[in-house]
Amino acid sequence: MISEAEYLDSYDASRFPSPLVTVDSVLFTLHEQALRVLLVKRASHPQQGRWGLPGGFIDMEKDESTRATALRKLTEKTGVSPSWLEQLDTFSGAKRDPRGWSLTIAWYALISWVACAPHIASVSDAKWMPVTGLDDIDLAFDHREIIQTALQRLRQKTMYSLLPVYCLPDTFTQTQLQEATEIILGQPIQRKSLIRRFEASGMFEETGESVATGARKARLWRRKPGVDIHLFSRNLLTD
Amino acid sequence: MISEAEYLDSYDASRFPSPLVTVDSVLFTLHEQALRVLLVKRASHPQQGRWGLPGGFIDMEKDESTRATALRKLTEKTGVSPSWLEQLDTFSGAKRDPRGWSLTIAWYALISWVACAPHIASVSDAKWMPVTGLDDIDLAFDHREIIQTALQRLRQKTMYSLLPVYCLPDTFTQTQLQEATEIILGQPIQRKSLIRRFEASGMFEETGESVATGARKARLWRRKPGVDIHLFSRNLLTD
DNA sequence: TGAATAGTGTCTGTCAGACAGTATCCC
DNA sequence: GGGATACTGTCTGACAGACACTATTCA
Repeated sequence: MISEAEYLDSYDASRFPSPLVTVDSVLFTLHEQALRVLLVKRASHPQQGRWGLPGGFIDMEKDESTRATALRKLTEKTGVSPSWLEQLDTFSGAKRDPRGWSLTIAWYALISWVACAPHIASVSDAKWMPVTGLDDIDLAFDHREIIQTALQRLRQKTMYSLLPVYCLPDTFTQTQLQEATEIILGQPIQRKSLIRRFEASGMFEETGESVATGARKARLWRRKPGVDIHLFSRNLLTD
Repeated sequence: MISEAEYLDSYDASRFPSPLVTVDSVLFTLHEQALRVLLVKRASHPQQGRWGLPGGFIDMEKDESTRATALRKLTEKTGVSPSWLEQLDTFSGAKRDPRGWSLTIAWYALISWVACAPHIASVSDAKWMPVTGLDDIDLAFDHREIIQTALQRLRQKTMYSLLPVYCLPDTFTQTQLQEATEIILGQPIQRKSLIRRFEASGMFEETGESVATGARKARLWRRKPGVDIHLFSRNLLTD
């Protein structure tokens, strides 16, 4: 019978084989009427040259948790923190990575296009891929499946929350939120239903400003600081 | 410039430090009007002797994925496969395990009490703990937080699905489902609302049998084989 | 027949869908 | 004023909440 202190003294983690652990994120944005995903060209093996999700290994010195890893990798690529970041799922198995049994903690994230467009534009190894064009390109590992899972989650959550605001700039109009929602869901929604939810959510406040996008000026809104996302008890588009 | 084959030939996973990876499950059941969680007495260090969640390391030879790890560990402890098993979240960080930077893939699962009661009763290192009594015991690592997260998820999903059926035996009455739902949610629900959902779900069929539990006999139902869980577009108990 | 449990009928309230209507802006 | 975009009013329908009602079983 040894004590816990003695046990820990003699413990050597490297004695046990462990899976290859990575953290990958599906970062969505909206641009030119399309929902887009950030893809990164893999600089090194394995699958060098293919497009894949931004991500990488945990830095056990720097990262407080895998959320920190996901954030670190995303800010490295985009220059900013995403407005939304939530754990999606993990994907694991012996066959998904040629190096051996592997495990990825997958996250999904949202950011406005304007917030990171300049940074992305300045690098050649990253691009915003419309989700409708994913079938045509060869993605690394099981990243296609991860993106599909993220898409489902994003669409599901859009039906019972106002999640798409996290794809918009800091200030935005109700029409922009409607358009964002419609692009994500892939179909028109009732403006009236959206506005009802917008008001009931208590998430937003007027900036006092308004913008003209052709005809009548539209009021600008922002997310109230410190207010969490509101989840509704009914879904949109239930048929 | 080396080829992918050359790269893989010379790749040695053990060169890189990696976090300690475990898989833990929160297995719920219902017994004696209480929602209970399976706890296991830790046989070895660290935290030897404390109660914790059933789980352990991935067996890279045997386990096809972390789902397989969760299933393997649960069947070792209970003798049966859970009726429901779904990924919950991952928990990670440098401080949650004294051995170093660690990561656990957490799952939550449901099983009927009758299906595994005999097996659990035969071992002394496992017990079904009512979730209301968790405050009084000293749990290993961050397992209390994991259980709380699982509870929230179970309650949330109970509001928009008939998830509690997976806590019932293969055949059950509508009243049993109502009781299960009420215990999980911690408050009474409208029987009529439950029955409406029960019928609309298309998940069940009558066995033709009925049982007497006092007065009028109640019809027995079972889940239709191969039919997936139905998700409703509204929640119960929205106030 | 009465007590207890199983199961149904039906009214109300809430909120999404639908769409017509009004307001504001620029030409 | 007309056309375009922003925003509101209000009816309908689906379904949860509430609860009274009927049905079946046993003592």
